[in-house]
Amino acid sequence: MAPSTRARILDAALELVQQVGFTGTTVTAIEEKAGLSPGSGGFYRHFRSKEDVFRAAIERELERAQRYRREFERGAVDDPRAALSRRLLQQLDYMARIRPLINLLAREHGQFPDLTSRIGGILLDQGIVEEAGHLTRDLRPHVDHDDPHALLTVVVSALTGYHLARQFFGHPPAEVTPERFAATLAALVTSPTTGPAPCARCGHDEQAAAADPHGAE
Amino acid sequence: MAPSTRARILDAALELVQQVGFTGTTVTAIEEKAGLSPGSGGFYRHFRSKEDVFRAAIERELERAQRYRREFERGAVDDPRAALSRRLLQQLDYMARIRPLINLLAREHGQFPDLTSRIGGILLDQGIVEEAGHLTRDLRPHVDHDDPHALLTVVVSALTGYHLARQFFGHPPAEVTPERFAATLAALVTSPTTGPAPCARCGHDEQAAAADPHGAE
DNA sequence: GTCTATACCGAGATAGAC
DNA sequence: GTCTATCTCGGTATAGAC
Repeated sequence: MAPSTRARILDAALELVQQVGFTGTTVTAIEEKAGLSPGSGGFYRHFRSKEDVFRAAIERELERAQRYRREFERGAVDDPRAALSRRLLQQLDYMARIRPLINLLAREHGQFPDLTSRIGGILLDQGIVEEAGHLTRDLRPHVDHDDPHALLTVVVSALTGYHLARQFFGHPPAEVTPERFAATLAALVTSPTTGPAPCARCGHDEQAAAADPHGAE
Repeated sequence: MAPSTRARILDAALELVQQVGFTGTTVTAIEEKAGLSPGSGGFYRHFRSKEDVFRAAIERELERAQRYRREFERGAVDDPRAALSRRLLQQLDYMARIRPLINLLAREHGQFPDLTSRIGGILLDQGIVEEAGHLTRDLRPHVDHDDPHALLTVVVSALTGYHLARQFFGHPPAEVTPERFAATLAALVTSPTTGPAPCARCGHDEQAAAADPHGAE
């Protein structure tokens, strides 16, 4: 079925506002991109103002983002490092799909504080908090850390920074592919951070030894 | 000494363009903020156009950024993990000082491709490449990794993402302070990623054993 | 629902007095 | 070097015909 004029206007507005920002987007350009006669007020039969269509476009993207998130599949946790790597790639894919929201956040976060906190709330609360649960539940035995909140912040920051750097410059930093990036980050997270693991041959636990120098070992 | 009118115009333009973007900034507003009569063309005695002052402001920030980078002090590498943590905090501080450039990159990267690649070149080439040298030289014995480029990308992405999240939302993600963030990231990087370290008691090297199952060990 | 035509305003930029 | 005054253009939004 052909998209309605209203939907075409939303599409046009969303694309333009990402390219040239809110103030840089003109109603005339929206009309032209949506197949209406540029300069005619045809736009105003569907939206009351430019800010109106801007907010409507963001609401539509927020609903899409929540649908995407529900599609996340949780694979079996075989090798925890490989599972985490797959999970991180999924996260990068998710960020690519909600690119418009991230773009708008990066561009207009100073102009529309209410939308900023709304987007932030949905992305952070429903994304990060949920991910925190996953990390602590599924990877607990393999990922032992004394500050799980900070660990999660590092992971989320790395994903965010990698995504945005690609966005800004058009190519990944140092030309590192998403697969290499995810594998490296997963390897970091699934390694012991507070000391070496117990020895595979003799069972000596350096970490426990350091914590209890006069232990019964 | 009192700043010249030209400098005041540059200050005003830089601040406004970060708040409301290039198209959102009006020459009238720049004049008013710079202490000139708003609406008068006083601005045009100092710059030929709005784009002209925009580019001049960015050039000034780029020079400042290069000065900041030269001020980086390289402390003694005592404990490698603590040294890296200090270094990461320095990097966050640096990003805070070049905030205007990062803001403009996030905001106008689609509008001025030449400036985007110029800023990216200076920040990446002179920052990241230099940092790569530091990491591999000073931390080599303690940070052993099979893909140092990817490792550096993860570190830089994490710093970038943390900085930008603070910027966008006005507070750090999950309220994790820069100190906790740097300590956590440093701990991740200075841990073995490809396997446990040689055992402190019996000297068994699990990593070497895995690579050479029939070794002379 | 879409068009033509237009009112209105604000922004970029210039001319010329002081 | 800064001002007043002004030109011109483009953008938002509306009125009313079809």
